[in-house]
Amino acid sequence: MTDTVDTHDQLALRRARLGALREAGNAFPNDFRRDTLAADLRARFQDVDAEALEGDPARVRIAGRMMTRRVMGKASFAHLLDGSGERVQIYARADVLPEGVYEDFKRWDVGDILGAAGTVFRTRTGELSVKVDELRLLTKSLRPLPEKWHGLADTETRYRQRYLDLMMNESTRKTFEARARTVELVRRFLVDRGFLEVETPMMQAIPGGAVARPFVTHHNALGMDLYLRIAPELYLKRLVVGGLERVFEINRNFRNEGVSTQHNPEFTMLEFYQAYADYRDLMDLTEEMFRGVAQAVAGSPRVVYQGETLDFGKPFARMTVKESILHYNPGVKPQELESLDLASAVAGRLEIPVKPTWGLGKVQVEIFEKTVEHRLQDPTFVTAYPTEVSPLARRNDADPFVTDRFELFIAGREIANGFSELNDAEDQAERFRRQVAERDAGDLEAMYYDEDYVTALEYGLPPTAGEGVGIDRLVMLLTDSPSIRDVLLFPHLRSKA
RNA sequence: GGGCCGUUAGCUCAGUCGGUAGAGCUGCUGACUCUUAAUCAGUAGGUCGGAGGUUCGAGUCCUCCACGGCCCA
Repeated sequence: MTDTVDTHDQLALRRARLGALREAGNAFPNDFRRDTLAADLRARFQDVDAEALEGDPARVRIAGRMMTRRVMGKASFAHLLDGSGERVQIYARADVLPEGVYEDFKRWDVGDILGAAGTVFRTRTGELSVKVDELRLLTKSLRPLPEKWHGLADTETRYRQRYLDLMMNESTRKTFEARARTVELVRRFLVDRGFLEVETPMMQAIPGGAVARPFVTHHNALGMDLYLRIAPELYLKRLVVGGLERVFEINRNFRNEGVSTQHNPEFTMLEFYQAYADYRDLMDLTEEMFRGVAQAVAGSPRVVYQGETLDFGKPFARMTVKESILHYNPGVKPQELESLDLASAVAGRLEIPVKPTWGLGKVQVEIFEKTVEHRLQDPTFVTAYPTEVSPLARRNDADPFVTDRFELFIAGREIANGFSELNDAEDQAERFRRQVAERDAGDLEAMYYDEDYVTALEYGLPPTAGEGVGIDRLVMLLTDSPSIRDVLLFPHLRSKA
């Protein structure tokens, strides 16, 4: 067999070995059943000493990918990695296995998937192991694994071939387990409070609910363009109109924008809506939810992110947009934020290119984003966003220049955005008209007029508050991941030529 | 879109001043019945991301392109 194959070509050699397996019978059997995972084995026997194991031998059936292999003549050790994320060492001996099996084993490769059965014992150095008397090759691996000691380091390969990353890097597996746990906790938190989980359209005739550029697709039979949703917001509020007074959705949004360590074209958003509540209720709810999730996922309310400690345990700071600007810009006087001319002058000093279409509210928010946002480390609610930049939020009763809205910032990034909903259909219609005017003036991110949504509002949306939470960014914080790609199993990359 | 950095064996990485390609792991052959980065001996393995250019000579210098990373917009 090997003399007809280039032995330096590992792929060809393994293909030849697979060919021999095909000759010998079924090369891809699916009749082996296991009864124990590596983690179960550890949990069950970690406190049992060698003598006790010998006196009362336990039989186990395990299966997994062979990650290491040490052949020493007529005895060998190997580690099998299974779905529990842990490894079990197996001890194979020629005189314990059935005739010929040990010789077969010596022709198997690291990366192959094996099934093994035998008795649990401890080696001289104390490692829990299985002395196998049954050993089978279940799946031949044709490609060599990355290097056993350094593992897989190449970032591009880790993203493009995530399965290798998951196999070789335990921290990657842990990150995605933490992601799943985060989503699970958020879901349970909301369900426990009477929220109903729903699914709304991913393909929308009018992309609404956020300020962003959409992806366009086409429906052939209907002969119409559709947009991948940039947010589920307007559909969820239609459901509240319909009497589903507490709803949420955890699902993908799509935004046709740049790719960065903070942005992926598709990302996961939690949105939830609660009738008979306002934005302050949601700030309280969010604080409770984040505190609980941080404790459960990171193990502490104090989360270390990229060397900085983020404290989810203490009450989250709350300040208005204007207060935060004044706090972080001691040279700016309060009056300078009260007129378009003066605020534009401040923006100019900060080298913000002010566009002629901007009103005072937009200028304030630009100043905020440039000078405040990145400095908000510990969880901080920023409130009172200008109405101008909040086309779906309810105006503040005392100051209609701003809305009853907040954004939550952690580690300098926007993590959540919530507000008391605008439920005045006529005001909403007017806000849509202003958005359309901005779109006509060249702003590709401005909203479309959604007549059907206005109609829904005309039936009456109860006083409601709603919020969106960026799940990917939350998971980044909880797993100390510097890039959004580290918390997406298959992040967007250009296709290789 | 701009700047900087990277791309060399299956993997992890060296490669000096421009002088004809290196290591470890992996693989292959052999030895070895408690190893765990097993050990020991021997050995194979390269379109140096791609295309052009400069040069007697390019992994190395220049240009363009592709992909990736970080920062900025």
